[in-house]
Amino acid sequence: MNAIKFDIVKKMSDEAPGSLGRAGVISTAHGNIQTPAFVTVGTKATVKGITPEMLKETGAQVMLANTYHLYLQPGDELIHKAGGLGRFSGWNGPTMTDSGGFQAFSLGAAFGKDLGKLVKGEGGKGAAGEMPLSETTETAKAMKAKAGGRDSLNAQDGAALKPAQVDENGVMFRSVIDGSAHYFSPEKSIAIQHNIGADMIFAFDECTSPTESLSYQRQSLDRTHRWAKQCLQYHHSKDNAERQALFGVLQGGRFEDLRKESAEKLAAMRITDRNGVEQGFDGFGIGGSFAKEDMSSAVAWVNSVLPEEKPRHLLGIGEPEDLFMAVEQGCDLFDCVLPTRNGRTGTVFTKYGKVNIGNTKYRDDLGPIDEGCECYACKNYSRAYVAHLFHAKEMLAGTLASIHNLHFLIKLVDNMRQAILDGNFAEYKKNFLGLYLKD
RNA sequence: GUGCCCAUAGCUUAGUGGUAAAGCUCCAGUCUGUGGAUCUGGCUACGAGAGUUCGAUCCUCUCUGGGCACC
Repeated sequence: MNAIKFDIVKKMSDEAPGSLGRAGVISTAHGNIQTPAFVTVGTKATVKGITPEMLKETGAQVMLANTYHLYLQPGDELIHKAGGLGRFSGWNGPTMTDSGGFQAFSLGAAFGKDLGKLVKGEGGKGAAGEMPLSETTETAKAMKAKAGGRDSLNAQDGAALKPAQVDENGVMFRSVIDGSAHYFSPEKSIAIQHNIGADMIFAFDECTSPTESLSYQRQSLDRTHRWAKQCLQYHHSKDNAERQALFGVLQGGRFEDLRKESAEKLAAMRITDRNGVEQGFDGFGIGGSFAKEDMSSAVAWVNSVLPEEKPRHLLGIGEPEDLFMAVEQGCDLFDCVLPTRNGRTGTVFTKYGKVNIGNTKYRDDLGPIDEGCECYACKNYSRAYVAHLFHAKEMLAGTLASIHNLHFLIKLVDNMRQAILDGNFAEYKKNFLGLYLKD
């Protein structure tokens, strides 16, 4: 008995031979998810600035929370006692948790550097060989700032101050809240995710930077695969496996052979559970930090290898052009902080591209944020009002912009699904991006 | 009324006989498994007039405005 069920209802290959895109339905104990679907991010068991009722109204189907953040605050035991993530947060639809693996990256290798989910500019170009992530004075400066302004920092003791350090058995995290040290092994991450109790959870992985050398990617990938098996084993040693689905997370950087190997190994990975039954992953997450131009090929490589009948989640991706690419390549789920992060800082999505709603030119614009949008914010408020809220630093500013952005991206992916069902995905993509990307 | 002090960007302040710097604000950009953060650019100023000087935001005088003290 599986924790979730995935049914494909239509494949793009019916119209476009060779295409990997598909529309489907994931069934969970807390409801169905029509895929492809945009998963909303509620890192600390809340989509920032949004109540569950508002979230529902944006069209959201799923909320994804974060293991590392909830473990630190308020603690997974409390969430377990409260009845799990859904009960605790008031979101009664399907839920997911990220494993904390990404924090090993963002608080570790990427900490204090200009590195994130995406690498800017040329990114990994020319990095296939060597592009050592040296400790620069800039790094030391950033760490000094985050470490509370200590003076006697140099490049050497900088490494020790990073809030996350990876070793063979797991990751040592330093709390971003009080600096205390915590160790996550794969089993620990799963145990915490069991307490949090989301419908779908992720294996503990190491997200690597595309600037890492081949030798490091090789070493890291082997480790991520080893951890994946430990996660699978531990997951199925508990009866949580009956109600929580476990997704394996692929890595491999920008190397085709590593990416494909990751897909093959995780797809084939099996353990024997307490009842002597063979068990594998219920779905797959595609992880990594990308140079923008590498993302598409990485997704194509792995989706041509992954089993068709399991859902695929492209972790952390959310720009419209990236969503089109990924849906077309057969991804079913996405999560991204973009709608709420941008929303909080005043950037809103429109059919003509992103705009900063606080800009002077919108101060007396009494039209909606995005003409024709059916979200709560657009139906009830003007650009001028939202711009005013941002200038006045009112809390409602971020809330309204977040509601709009969430609805925009959720609706966009919903429309992609409908286009797949209608057999006109290519046309929809062309029409949308024609407006959205034009300058 | 008399004496003293002060006047530099929207605000608070640096500074110099060779036309000016910073913080905040403002304007704009950035944001992809969270970061209400950060970072990157940009606009804007020597109160007015006269004098000394090759040259004055700086020195002198007058005026205007503000502050303090005394009567």
